[in-house]
Amino acid sequence: MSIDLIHIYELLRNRYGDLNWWPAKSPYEVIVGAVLTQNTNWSNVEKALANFDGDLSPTLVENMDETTLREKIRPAGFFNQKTDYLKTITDWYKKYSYDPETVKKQYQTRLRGELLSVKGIGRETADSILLYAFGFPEFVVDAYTMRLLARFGEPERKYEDLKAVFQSQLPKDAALYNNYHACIVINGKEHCRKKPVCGGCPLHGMCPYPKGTV
DNA sequence: CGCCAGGGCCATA
DNA sequence: TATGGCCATGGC
Repeated sequence: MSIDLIHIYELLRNRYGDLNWWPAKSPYEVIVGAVLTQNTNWSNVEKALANFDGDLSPTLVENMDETTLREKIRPAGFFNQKTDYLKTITDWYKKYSYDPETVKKQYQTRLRGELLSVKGIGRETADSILLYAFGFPEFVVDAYTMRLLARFGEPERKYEDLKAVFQSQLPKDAALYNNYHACIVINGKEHCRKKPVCGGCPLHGMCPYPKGTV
């Protein structure tokens, strides 16, 4: 890895500041959002979340029949699988009495293994939950992260390898991981394929593809 | 109309 | 290990 990830973060933070992610009002809403946003535009997730009328709790989902749940999350797409996923991840959370403080007392490596064994929870979703719902220092890698490094000519890497690169260059700090990933996503939305010109992208001058071809 | 979005599962080789 | 098909809505 030839590029300086700390420098990249300084550029991003200088422009976007502290974004206070994840946009949710409880750890459980982070969990639900993390599942619903799998390969899905966040605006569609918002439509699904709005169908809960501000009352999205684990006990609600636990007791809701699958047909009702499916109709509520329909706008987020893939609603058949995601209904199943929400049921299984909620069942996982129940082992900790739906209590974030109880989860936070566990070992993060064991929690990560548990989450990855839950159907529907892959690496990115697991790390999103660990970092954004519970504050564990797990760097989240996603499609925007891959594209960002591709812009700098970095070779493609597998999820765990790329995550290890970030965590080896950065101090082990959940607040830092939190805002770094948030900045990558916001920057990616400004800079993505639909907006071929970088605009105010802070990385513009360093980008090897300034016309936004990535 | 076609492409894409803050993935993950599963079958196959 | 590593591809490829599949899942589904809504914005553009």
